[in-house]
Amino acid sequence: MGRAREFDEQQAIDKAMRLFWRKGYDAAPLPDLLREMDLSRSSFYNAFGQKRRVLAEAVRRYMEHGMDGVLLPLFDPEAGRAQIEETFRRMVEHTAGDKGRFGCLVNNCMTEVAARDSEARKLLAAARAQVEDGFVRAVERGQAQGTIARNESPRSIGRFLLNTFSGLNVASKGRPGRAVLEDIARVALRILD
Amino acid sequence: MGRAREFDEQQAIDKAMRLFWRKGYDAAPLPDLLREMDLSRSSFYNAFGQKRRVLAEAVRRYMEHGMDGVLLPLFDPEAGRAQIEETFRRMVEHTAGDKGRFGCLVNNCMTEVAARDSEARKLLAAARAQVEDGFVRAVERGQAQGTIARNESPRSIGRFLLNTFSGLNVASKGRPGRAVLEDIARVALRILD
DNA sequence: GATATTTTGGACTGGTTGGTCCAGAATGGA
DNA sequence: TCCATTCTGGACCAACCAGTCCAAAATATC
Repeated sequence: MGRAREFDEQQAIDKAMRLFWRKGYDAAPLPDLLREMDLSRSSFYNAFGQKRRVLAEAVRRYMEHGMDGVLLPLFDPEAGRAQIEETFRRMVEHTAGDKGRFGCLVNNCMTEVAARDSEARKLLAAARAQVEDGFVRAVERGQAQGTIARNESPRSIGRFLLNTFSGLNVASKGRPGRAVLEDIARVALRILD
Repeated sequence: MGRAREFDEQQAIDKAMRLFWRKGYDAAPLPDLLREMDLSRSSFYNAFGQKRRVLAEAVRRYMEHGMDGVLLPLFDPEAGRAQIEETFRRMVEHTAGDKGRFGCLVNNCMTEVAARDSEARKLLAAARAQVEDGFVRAVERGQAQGTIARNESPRSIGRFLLNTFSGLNVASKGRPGRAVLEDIARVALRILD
């Protein structure tokens, strides 16, 4: 009943996600967002209601895509030590490349909007928890397989690895060389030995 | 020669620093900034020229104060392993407390403005380098004294510790319990063993 | 006390912000 | 074919943005 939508909602969210990723939330004003999503103001507000909700959808989408593939090894149901290492390798690769200059959408937004928007904070904290839990499960498997040292709990190591991840994201903003990022990841991963 | 200034410039910068720290750069609009600094628009532009320059001055001030005292042990000329540990203890203390909810001004701004403002990026990268160098020197002393393991170069460990620092800053945005932050710091500091 | 110099308050600017509104176009179901 | 329903383009809004400008006030120097 009624006129059919002329755009694909998921596709529009995907484009919004990329813009927020590149520019941040405040630095992506509505006109830019509309141009990027190829939507009229009316269609935008008709479909999403407000800008904040698009960010929420964008974050959801971002996690679905496993942070542009970086986290895919980690979310492998069989993930262990090798997948943790591969995840960090991809993270460094991504961060050192052109797209990586923008860092991680979740960590960026956490810094930018979490302080003033408690709803966004919860959403972003949940996304981070998802990654942390991925690390924890991988550590559990690694410890069971004997490839990861048992002198720290999986949760402690998982927290620590997520923390290293976030740190790398901040570091990437200063445009360090790939060698620097590799060095940080290498030292951090020694916790697994 | 002419009328004397009615405000103290350093004091005004100090107030601006606290506002940027609490709210971020974009989220601290000029009217708020003027109210906080207790300055008229004219006095503000007469003294500083533009908003960006106040951020630069604020960052300088922030580093002078050693990140509200957190970094003071690290910048001790005799700093070694004990001072590194004390710095992290203070960082966790600060982050878990009320003021710490705002995180680190430098890391916050790095995430927010570095991507679009190359001048700010250099300034913030320099501030981070200052902290990294502090860690490096402390590690050098610790290794010389035999209190820090020698299987990694001081630079590698310094980079890693700064990275952990940045990660803790991001983590703090999600309002984790103190125990979580302590756990992350504890695991990270094992690199010194 | 006169004057040159600086600071100050506040009005003003052009541009941008997120969000609303409505008339008209399109389309599904009957 | 008609109508109810939905979507769309674009005008419109008040609020806000960083930054400019100028006349008036204040004060150091002479």
